[in-house]
Amino acid sequence: MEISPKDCSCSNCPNRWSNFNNLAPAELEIVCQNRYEAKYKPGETIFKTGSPTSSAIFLVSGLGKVYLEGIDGKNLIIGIAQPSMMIAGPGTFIDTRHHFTFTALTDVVACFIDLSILKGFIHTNTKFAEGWLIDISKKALEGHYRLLNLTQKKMPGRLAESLVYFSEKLYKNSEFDLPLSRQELGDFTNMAKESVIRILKEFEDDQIIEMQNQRIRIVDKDKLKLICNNG
Amino acid sequence: MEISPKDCSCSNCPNRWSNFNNLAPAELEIVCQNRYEAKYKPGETIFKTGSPTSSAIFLVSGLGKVYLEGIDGKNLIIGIAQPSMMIAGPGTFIDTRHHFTFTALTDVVACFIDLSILKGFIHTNTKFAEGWLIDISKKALEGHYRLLNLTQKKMPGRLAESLVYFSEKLYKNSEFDLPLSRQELGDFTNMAKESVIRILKEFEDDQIIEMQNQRIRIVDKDKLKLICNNG
DNA sequence: CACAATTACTGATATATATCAACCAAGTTA
DNA sequence: TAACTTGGTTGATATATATCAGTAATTGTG
Repeated sequence: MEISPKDCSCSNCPNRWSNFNNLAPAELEIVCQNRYEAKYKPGETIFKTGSPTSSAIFLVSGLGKVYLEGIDGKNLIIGIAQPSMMIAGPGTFIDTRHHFTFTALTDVVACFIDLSILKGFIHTNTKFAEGWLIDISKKALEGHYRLLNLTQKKMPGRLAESLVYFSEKLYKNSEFDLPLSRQELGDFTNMAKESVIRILKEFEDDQIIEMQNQRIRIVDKDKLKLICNNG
Repeated sequence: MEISPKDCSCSNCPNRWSNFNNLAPAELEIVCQNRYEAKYKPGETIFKTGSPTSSAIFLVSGLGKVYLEGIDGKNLIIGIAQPSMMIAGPGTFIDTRHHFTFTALTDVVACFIDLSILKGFIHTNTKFAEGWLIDISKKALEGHYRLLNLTQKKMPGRLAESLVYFSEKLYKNSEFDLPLSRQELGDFTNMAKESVIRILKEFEDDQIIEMQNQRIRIVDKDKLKLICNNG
């Protein structure tokens, strides 16, 4: 978990946070000069619930999982982190503590940027402040949608939603390797791992997906979306 | 639902949004001059999901419910609105559409303030912008807690949580009138109204609460909190 | 006040889903 | 290579919870 400065530039970064477009070149330069990279292997923790929020984190490459540590060690995955997202929880503006845990799902290169610098821009660049409000608002909106999914849909619907999410949002491909284990897929859809396995098998039997270990191919997207809706 | 200007002042309003403390007197005066009041009776809709967000809403008196309209007409109440809160959803910064429905639970006097004015202050008063970020962040944090509650606790735990919420947060009293019907209590805790009734009765039988229609008295708060934790 | 319309309540039943206890396959370590 | 671990899988069973079909109690209204 070595943290070391690196001299590539934020100004030509293809994965930079969209809100950085609101910064002036000089401001972006400040960000770039206060930037640190760290590498993680699958499963490694990037930060834990309760720890202090000193930096915002941006993935340069790889995927991470963001989850709440719940009751009796049962986790609830609230999101999959990918490059171009900012990972900094609500604690940033409240108690400077993390309110979720963030771990690597794949090999990850993460970029750390000091939060005091980013928070400082709120007072000097109002477009940036508004961009941050937009960013948080989008996450809140996704949260609403997710809350409805988890509380009002039955298991097949929740699982189908997550497959559609992986296919359309994360990989933009009808074929992909699941980034989550069966247990984690359960943590994501709020179901037991045994139920995940059984319902994935049902999808396979009904020729909605093909599956080989972590490899998934969505064969009948229409049927899958139908299950999303009434499930 | 008459909307009419009124000449009481925001500067001495006991229920004003805490973020208005960050405004200069002249700015607060602008707010005050662009303020409209409306009265609602219990059950009346203040705004609907999908409608345009033209104003932020602040309750002067009364209580409201904020809810998502879910599948098959099943609602999910995501919060109870009370004076001093700002009610303006994530749509404010995204698509200028409401993403939840807001209705009156009691007689309500609501204050409407034009969102373009409030959003304008983000660019002229950075403390105000930061205050808004803090406000949204607090709501996001509550959302996390709520998500865990709804997904990981069993019915008695969820119902106990809501009773503790009413007692400690909303009324600050061990005795109170439920602001929600049994059906709405179900919408709040994600359970069927019949289950709400049964479990309330269990609490009564176990002498944890006393109950007469909407009147609730919490007799054994320790036991109730115990149920919150392991339920 | 009487009537209608909600809302609250009750018991029987159905169902979704978790839990438990195995077993298997593949990779890892001794 | 054998023992171990880890994640995946399966079937049997338990349980939480919803649904349905009524009845009773409140509340609103002409």
